[in-house]
Amino acid sequence: MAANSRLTIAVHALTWIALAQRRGQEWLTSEQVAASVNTNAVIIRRSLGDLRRAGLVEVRHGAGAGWSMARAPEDITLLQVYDAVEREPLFAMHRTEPNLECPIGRGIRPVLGVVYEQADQSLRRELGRTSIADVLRDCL
Amino acid sequence: MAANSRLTIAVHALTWIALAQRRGQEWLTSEQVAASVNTNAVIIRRSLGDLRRAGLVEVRHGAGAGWSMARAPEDITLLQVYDAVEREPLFAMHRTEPNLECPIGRGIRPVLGVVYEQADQSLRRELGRTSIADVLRDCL
DNA sequence: CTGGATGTAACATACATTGTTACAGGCAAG
DNA sequence: CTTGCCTGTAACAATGTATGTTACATCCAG
Repeated sequence: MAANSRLTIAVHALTWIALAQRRGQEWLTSEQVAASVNTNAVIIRRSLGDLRRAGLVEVRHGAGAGWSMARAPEDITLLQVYDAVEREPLFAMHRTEPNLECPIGRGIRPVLGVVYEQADQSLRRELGRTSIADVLRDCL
Repeated sequence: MAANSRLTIAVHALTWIALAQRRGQEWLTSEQVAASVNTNAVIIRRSLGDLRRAGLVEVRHGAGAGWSMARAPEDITLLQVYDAVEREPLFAMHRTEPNLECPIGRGIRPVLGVVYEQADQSLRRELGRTSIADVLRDCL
């Protein structure tokens, strides 16, 4: 797969906002977050936009604008972040429909669907075990 | 992620070869496999080539050439297939090094590395539970 | 030898990811 | 109610990956 870094970017941004807030800085701009992640501010706005739609962060407009946690870092798991930023499934099926004349071509998609579903759930269970607060603690 | 279908294609090919052998056809050409998967024969040769390097199938050249299982379908798990065909990790780190002046920028990569490793292992455990024989049985 | 099939290079196409610039729109502060 | 800063998003470029396709050298059972 062309592994992407969305989860990494989003978790980094969240953890940095959590640390800043603990230090008394309530609102961070996308520029400030981008400086820590070392990327373009638009990338951060896109990522935090996903997190906002998932209810994990809040945004404030106008002068003194910026981003803030919508929940305590203890109450945000990497699974929630994953769901917020990731669209594609882990494994894709055939791009073209397999040959339905063949028993395997007919049967394989539902069979693999079940296996992929179990694999996905076990991955998600694992991501659900770690919170942003855990990441922040281990970073320091 | 740009989810790819390599695991799907490889499992389909293997399962089809396993069924053909059960029906008495020892060697299958890439054309014959491609006909069931409904793709180009070169795609199949590339996929089966990966499986051959992993010791899961055998190839025969010359006249009457083709592919055959190197082990019983019961002894090939989807995890082995996954390892044979998949190169990229599940989650990528930052493409550019994060800002090391920032505590999060310094600490986040090893922390995420551990989390991603656990997620990967739990995914692999799940894939290890299903064999090609299981897939074949459920296809019929 | 010969014919059929593999192994692989080379190339085309489509699409995802990331980065970049530009700009309309929102809003707190004065 | 204007000003200035920042968000939200479109548009585009650059790069990389996945898949498909053609072509051809190589291999080997018969």
